Amino acid sequence: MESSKNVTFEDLTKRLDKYLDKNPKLRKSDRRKYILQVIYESGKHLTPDEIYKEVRDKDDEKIGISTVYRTLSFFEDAGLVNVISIGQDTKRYEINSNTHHDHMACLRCGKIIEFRDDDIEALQKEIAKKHDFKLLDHDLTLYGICDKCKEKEAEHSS
Amino acid sequence: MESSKNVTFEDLTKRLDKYLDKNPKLRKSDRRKYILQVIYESGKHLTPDEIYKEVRDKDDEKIGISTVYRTLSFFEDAGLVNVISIGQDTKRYEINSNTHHDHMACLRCGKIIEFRDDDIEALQKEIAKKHDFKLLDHDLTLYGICDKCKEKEAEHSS
DNA sequence: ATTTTTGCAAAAAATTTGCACTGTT
DNA sequence: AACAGTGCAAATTTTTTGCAAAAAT
Repeated sequence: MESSKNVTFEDLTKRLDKYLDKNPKLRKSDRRKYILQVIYESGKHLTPDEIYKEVRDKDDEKIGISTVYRTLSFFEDAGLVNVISIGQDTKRYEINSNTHHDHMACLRCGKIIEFRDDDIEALQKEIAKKHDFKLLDHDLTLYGICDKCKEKEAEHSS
Repeated sequence: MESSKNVTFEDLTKRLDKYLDKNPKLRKSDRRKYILQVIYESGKHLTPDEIYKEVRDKDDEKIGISTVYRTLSFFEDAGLVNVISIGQDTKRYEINSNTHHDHMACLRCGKIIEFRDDDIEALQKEIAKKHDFKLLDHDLTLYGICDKCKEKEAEHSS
């Protein structure tokens, strides 16, 4: 339930269509649909390589890794996905649900928990204002140890 | 004045020495001193490649790019530097001054402005607590357009 | 029919590794 | 002398690009 499907796939498709309407040269393709679906259905934050393997294996579709990269930047331009870089890890992509959230990353098990806090958002706006900086976006990740892993560590140190 | 030398090089050297004392197998080498100095004196956020070229060109020292990578992870372990990944850019390294700060990145000119806000820090702790998450670290980057670039854009649209 | 999108292979970047040699302890 | 640290070249991994074929308009 924390798996963050705060958009339906139909919504996403609509957003994609709208973007394509605004950019008549761009086309809707199967690959683009598949890739969007894979990211959507995983409900997680995937690396380009993970997405590639998912598409290649799941449906027995032919696909090239370059298509994944190209499609991901396409989706970024379209505002359908967000990039996140958690620590030293490779870049990962998630569905941009337009309901902004930040991340909490467990350094033990790698779990990524999403959260949102309006007070923090408000403070950021204030800070930007103070610096005369036009705030367009932001990225906040908390690093630490999640409840489960904390428990485990407590057990072992008994 | 925003160029963030909130540590002296002597402090850094002391911290390095302390770390080496605690880890008797590790050694202090010229390369490590040079690299630390380069990052320190730049006062900026450098990529491994930038650091490599700096060391190679400035002093006419021989150095391999692999040494830079190895030294950077060494420094990370020692807590002397921090990694930051701004948007799509490659990873960059900065001196860990222990005076924590967050970043504001201008999407036009690439300038990185540092700031710090205790209220935000406090809120993060609260959130972590709410999720029963042991907060160890965090990363906050604001993306937008800096004052200078804003001015420029205003001029052009007259 | 035209032009975008794709897969493939090859290229370019970014990072890591093996190994003989150098430098530190 | 022992062994950690280094440069170099080669290997991996990650990302980008050129191009002919396939798919979408």
